[in-house]
Amino acid sequence: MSTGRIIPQYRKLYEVLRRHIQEGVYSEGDLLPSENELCRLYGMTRPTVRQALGTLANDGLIIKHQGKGSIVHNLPSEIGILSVSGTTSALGDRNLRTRIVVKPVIIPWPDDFMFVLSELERESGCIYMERLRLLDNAPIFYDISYIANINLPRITARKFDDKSLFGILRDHYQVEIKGGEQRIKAIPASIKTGGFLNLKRSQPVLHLERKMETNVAGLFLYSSIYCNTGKYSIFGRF
Amino acid sequence: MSTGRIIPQYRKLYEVLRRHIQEGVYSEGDLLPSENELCRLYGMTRPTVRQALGTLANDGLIIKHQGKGSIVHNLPSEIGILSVSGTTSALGDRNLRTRIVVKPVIIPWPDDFMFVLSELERESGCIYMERLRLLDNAPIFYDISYIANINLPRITARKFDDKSLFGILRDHYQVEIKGGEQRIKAIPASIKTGGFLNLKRSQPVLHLERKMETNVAGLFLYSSIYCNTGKYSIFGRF
DNA sequence: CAGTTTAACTTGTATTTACAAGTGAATTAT
DNA sequence: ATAATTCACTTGTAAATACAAGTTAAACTG
Repeated sequence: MSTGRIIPQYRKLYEVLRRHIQEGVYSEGDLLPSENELCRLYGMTRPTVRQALGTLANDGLIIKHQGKGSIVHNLPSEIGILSVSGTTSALGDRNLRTRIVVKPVIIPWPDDFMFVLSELERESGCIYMERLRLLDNAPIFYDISYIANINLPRITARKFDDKSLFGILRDHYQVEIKGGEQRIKAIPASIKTGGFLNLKRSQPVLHLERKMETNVAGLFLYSSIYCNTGKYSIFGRF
Repeated sequence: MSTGRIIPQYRKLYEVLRRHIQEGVYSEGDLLPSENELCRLYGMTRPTVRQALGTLANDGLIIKHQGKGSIVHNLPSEIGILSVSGTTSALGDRNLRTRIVVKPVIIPWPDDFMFVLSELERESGCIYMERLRLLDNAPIFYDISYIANINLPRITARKFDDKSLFGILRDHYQVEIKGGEQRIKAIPASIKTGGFLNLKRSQPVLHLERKMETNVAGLFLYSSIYCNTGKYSIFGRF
């Protein structure tokens, strides 16, 4: 009954290269080792290496050029799965903080929930939490998360201090985000959201409603995110 | 010197299936023929078929399930490369109109352009146009486009009435969008944008700055898009 | 020396083969 | 009848191989 997860080779190489890129072993504009070199280095065949590189290219972490090689294209810092692109230059991961506004609690789902829920989800109840993400001590995201309470024992007891929700789900429950969909709107700040984001009433706020798919069938993560985009933009690839 | 484009097999299959899905040959929730069936039908081997299906899955047009098959997942209507998710139900492509505000003209690039330009782009000058997209006669997008004037003869002379810019680029110049990046913000409506979008001054507007990559090396399309998201949301997958 | 050709790289496409692993229905045993 | 098992099907991973096509720099030619 153990999950006994065996991780495919191409996935391992993907993780290694991804870490290398994000930790600066390769930096913006560098050429990655060629596919054949990677084959030798990691003892795989080219199709396997290509699968890893394809995934990286898909993430926008490299750009492949026929006849030339794979060029590293480092993306802006990410918060959760959101990328932020600053008007101010340096945006290391250093001055980034998370404040828990409402600790994880189990509640019934709201009646007018923003997405359609399955029977199983609705029965299972909902893990609810609110967080505030700060960059340079300025509040940027006010994030309300909803997760169906499916096979996540003791999650409400965990410390979320500065660890990301995604990190905990990955490390303790082997849940990984595979993708998702989102709706984006510009709305006026309400008293509540304006308060959290240091915005006057009716100033523009970016509102995201997202549904994230995971490797666990039937398990989705939902968030409603309010962003102060006065100083930073949301950055994305498509 | 002719382009002599030969289209790879996997690409052909991708186009066929994509068209079938979008034209409703397969509809939401249907199972696609299995990989082996597609091999037989189109005379390809499984890796080739898998490459086509992988691309479709990437576009979010199908969802693959190990042991089960590939399930069609039709996406909301698209305007340009933007998807719109309506609060009102039906959002066929019928009540969708484009109004040219400023016909394509060639101008020098703005000094404070939102993206970094290459030498070649800056030398080539810039094809500029402004369009307004209406849904149900309500203005939704106010779209300012910039394209480097590289190998696009006579483009300013073409009629853009209701044909999409992307359609013209594809059909007449073999330019295809491969991907891109964007920055998203919520800003208050200016007098100009508010005027186009039927919004009072300082009401929230969604602002997208996007750079789109094409199959032509060095050719990018840029747009600055202002959206009235009062009634519709921008929809996207990630 | 300038221009061209060649050669040695790179990634792109494609075939063939094999087995692993998830799904669901038919079959079998209880 | 019901539960468990088997089986036929699906997609996932992986290897070995081949040639096409784009890029770059070295070598060659005039």
